[in-house]
Amino acid sequence: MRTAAAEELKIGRIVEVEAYFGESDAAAHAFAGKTARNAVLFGPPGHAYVYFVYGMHHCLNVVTQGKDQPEAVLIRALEPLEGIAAMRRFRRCSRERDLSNGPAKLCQALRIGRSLNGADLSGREIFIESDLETGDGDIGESPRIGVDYAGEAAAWPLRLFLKKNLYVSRGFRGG
DNA sequence: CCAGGGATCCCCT
DNA sequence: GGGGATCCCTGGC
Repeated sequence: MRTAAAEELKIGRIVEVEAYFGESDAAAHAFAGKTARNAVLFGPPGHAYVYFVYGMHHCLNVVTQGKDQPEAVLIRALEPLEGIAAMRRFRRCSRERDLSNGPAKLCQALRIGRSLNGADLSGREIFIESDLETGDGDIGESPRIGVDYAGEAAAWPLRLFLKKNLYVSRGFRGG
């Protein structure tokens, strides 16, 4: 994933994600139907759904399906690859591994905010491409984080991560 | 290392 | 009016 926000290129490898289904998934923002907040989820795939939580944090999703199928993938962690000095300016932390090992941390480090809500993910501001260097043999799975309220959906193994990667979010490397 | 709690505000009911 | 797809700091062991 690349972003050019603030005119500084930053690149990271996506190492942890969570899938969210639409109106059948009690953990999904689309569960209660379309609202002003989640409207982007109901739009075309390949666009960014950026939402604001806890009064101070942003999280980035990739819209994955077509109209009226409001499914998305939450980007939960990145391995910083390029533009690390810029990331450190946007997000202060002592250890490099804390730069982007969480969904709100990576938005801070890459300066992703509500201005990118609805943005085309193959655009100039933000760009996602496939990672040819990552084999698929080391992928772990677990329930999603922070969705204990979601009934049986809380147990669905929809969190995927690279087992051996140091940048998977802190405290959740198991599964 | 782990558990607990506070911060902070937009959106939906 | 209430809660959240989180983070950070503190205190205890």
